[in-house]
Amino acid sequence: MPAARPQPAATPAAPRRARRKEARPGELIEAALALFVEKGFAATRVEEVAARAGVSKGTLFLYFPSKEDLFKAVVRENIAGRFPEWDNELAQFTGDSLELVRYAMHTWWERIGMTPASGITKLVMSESGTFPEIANFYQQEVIGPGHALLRRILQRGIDRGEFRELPLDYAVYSLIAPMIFLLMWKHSMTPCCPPSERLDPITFIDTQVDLILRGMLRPRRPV
Amino acid sequence: MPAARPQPAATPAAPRRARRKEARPGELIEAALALFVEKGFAATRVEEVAARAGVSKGTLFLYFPSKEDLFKAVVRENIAGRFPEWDNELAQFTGDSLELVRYAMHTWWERIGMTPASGITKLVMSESGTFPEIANFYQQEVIGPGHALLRRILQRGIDRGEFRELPLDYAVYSLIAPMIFLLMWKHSMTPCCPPSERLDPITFIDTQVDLILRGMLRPRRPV
Amino acid sequence: MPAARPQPAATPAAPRRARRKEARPGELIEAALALFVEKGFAATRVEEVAARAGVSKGTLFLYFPSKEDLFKAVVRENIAGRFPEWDNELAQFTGDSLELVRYAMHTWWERIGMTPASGITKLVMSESGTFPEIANFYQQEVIGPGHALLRRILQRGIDRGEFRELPLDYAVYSLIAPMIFLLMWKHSMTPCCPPSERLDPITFIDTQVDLILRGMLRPRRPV
Amino acid sequence: MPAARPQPAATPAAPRRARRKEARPGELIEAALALFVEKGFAATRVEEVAARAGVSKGTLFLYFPSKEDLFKAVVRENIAGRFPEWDNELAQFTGDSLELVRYAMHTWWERIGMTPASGITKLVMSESGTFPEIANFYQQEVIGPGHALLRRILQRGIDRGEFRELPLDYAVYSLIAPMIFLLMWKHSMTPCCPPSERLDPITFIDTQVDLILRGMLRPRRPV
DNA sequence: TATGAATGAGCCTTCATTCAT
DNA sequence: CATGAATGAAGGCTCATTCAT
Repeated sequence: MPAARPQPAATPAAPRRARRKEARPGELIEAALALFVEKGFAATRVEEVAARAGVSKGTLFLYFPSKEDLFKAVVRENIAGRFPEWDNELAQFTGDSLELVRYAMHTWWERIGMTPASGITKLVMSESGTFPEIANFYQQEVIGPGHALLRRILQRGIDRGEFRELPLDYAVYSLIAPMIFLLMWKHSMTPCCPPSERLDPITFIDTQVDLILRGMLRPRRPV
Repeated sequence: MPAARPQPAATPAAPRRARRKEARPGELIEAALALFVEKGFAATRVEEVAARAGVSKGTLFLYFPSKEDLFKAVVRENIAGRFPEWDNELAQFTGDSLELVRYAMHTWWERIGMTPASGITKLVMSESGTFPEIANFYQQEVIGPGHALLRRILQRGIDRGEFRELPLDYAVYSLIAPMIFLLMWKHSMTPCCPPSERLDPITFIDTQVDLILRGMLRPRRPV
Repeated sequence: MPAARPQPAATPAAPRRARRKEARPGELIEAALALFVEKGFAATRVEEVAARAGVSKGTLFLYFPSKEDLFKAVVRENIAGRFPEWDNELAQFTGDSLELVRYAMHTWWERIGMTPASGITKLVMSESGTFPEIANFYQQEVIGPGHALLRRILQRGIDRGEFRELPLDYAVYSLIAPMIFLLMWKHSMTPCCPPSERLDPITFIDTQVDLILRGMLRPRRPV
Repeated sequence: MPAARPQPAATPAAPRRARRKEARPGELIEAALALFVEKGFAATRVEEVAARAGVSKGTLFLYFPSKEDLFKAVVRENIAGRFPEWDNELAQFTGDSLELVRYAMHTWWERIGMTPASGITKLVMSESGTFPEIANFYQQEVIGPGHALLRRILQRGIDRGEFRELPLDYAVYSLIAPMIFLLMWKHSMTPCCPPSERLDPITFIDTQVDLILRGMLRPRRPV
């Protein structure tokens, strides 16, 4: 059987020149995310992105004025505007703060870490030299809000007497560091690791959180 | 990897002019490392590398058949295993294992983290998509031995009753993660961070090690 | 050339909406003339023309099969011979031939030179390399009749003993040259001239005509 | 006989990759002048220019950072720096001012008007809309000095009592206008004129100069 | 008829690589 | 060995033109 070729007239949809103004940007961003993450920004050709989104090169430029703007849109689309949702969710959490931290980390993994969106962070860090502007943007749109969110969680634990007094800034980095590491590791080293030695994300997160929480807990005084 | 490396101290420093030819590849690699780290592989022009090394574009190609080969040489040259030296050093350590861990982390920072050598890690992770074989190589030459070294340290702590029983693999990642994070952060986000908000490496390492150690300690039983 | 031109004044101005369809080509040509003159043929985008005419890009192609055809229509439409009218007007002139020449030049300025119609001459000359057939067309439709008209004026002066015997062909060019120069100057150099140094068209024409007439006059013999 | 093909090894010179750094810019400018004049700026491809100069596309960009800069260089090279020579030449003229004017105009024709350099003026005027910057440059580098030069000639004639008192600015335009006209005419209309009707430049210049001079002469008072 | 989303050929420009000197 | 002028393949982007709605 020869390689798959576009069927003559089987499938009902997919006309050549469909007019789908609403759907295009999202499809292009999705395609760009995948390719940027896979090959890096510079090594990805806009024509590839367009092809993957099922449109022509020209169409891409109908929606994004330049390759760099496409990149920015990818970052924006996949991160911005999700913090309000998360802030809200965490504000309503009623359990103890240890549970809250665990919940936050697992949630992050499910919604970002294990999705293609996780590639963005790798992308931004990898290309930060070439696009300082984007690193800057990321800093403000993602790092800042993320930091604030985690800080609020930790403060809650301190206020409720669950955590000891912590130097907040660095405690926040304690939570961020393993997640960033996990991302970088997953996108960089995992593909060339023998499967047996691969880092299991869930286990890693559990281990990290346990370790960190253990270190943050208010010491029980002996009777 | 036989590429020239700064000789120990044998010949009494030949006159600059004469030494030149010998030193060329090293100078090119050094220049390339700096630029690749700063701007990424694709965004660095070979001409820049040559200029920074004080030679012409043509000369670069006299020593490295292609830009890719230059890249590989950069990684190979800078990864050169210093593990035997470290293994030895740590084997002779006589203090308690908490001190040993602290010592190891600070030493790593002084000898790798804060030097330009830290750039190759960033480089390898950033370009792993484009150069899978390099990531593979790095995995075997650096990750593996590093892992083993840390594992030995932790085992020592357990054996001496200083640490509780730990899932070694993941405990090792607990130590690696913040260091990798620190590297990436330093090379990617720091330049576009307002100085006031910058992560201080020493403080970060101290905080992390404290946290981790606290979590790894064998629980003191109350009297 | 049957393309729509502003009708004399027959129908009592149909409502704007209804008139639209009829008027489209004319509006497009008008917009194109302005833009072609201002920016040149190649640098003008059809979308700009359409926008200026208040229609969409697609509509333009409904009336003109290509950008080149639009260009040709612009020239054809604006060249529309008004020579019969002028021939007639000048034939009825009763004053002396000096006055006639002055009158002709000023009239030309008022009806062509200072109006947007002056742009086509610039256009034709500028784009003659790209559109030789247009230059040819212009030659026959405008240059020829214009030449003939001026020649008749000069001949009248000679016949009436007002002008000396002149090499007619070149005397005609003497009258054409400053007008063409004025056009090109106005459209090309004026925008980037400090206002204080700008050529005043009326003064220029007066000066030129005086000079030329002075040179063409039959020398008065001293008493 | 098939179309000419590069001979195997006949002619002695013309190696494939000749290194002729000194000669390149001039050759490229010459090629560009010819093509820009022939086809206009936009319609000329840099690759054509390079090919005509006998080099590859890349080489062109070795000497000129962009197509526009090449254009500027063409203008600069063909006009700038020739005024001092002319100024000097005219300052040493000893004949009467009528002769001087005639001499100036014929000289201009021989050194500019009939050479490819004459195309530049057409080019600048045609593309002034697209490159206001160049029109501006031309205004300052060419129009200004040219104006001053002609003004000096006329002033000389007035000072020596050969010309009557003239409004200098407009008298200068009287001399410029026919030359500019001649240029535009030659480059735009001549190619599509039947040879029999073509304007002969020398005759035209003579006629014009005669006419103008006649108009500028101090009137002889009858005895 | 009118619209404007979609197309894709074409062009400027970059830069790794080659090679005559 | 070293140089740097020359090369040419590759890619971002534009815009005249098409066509589904």
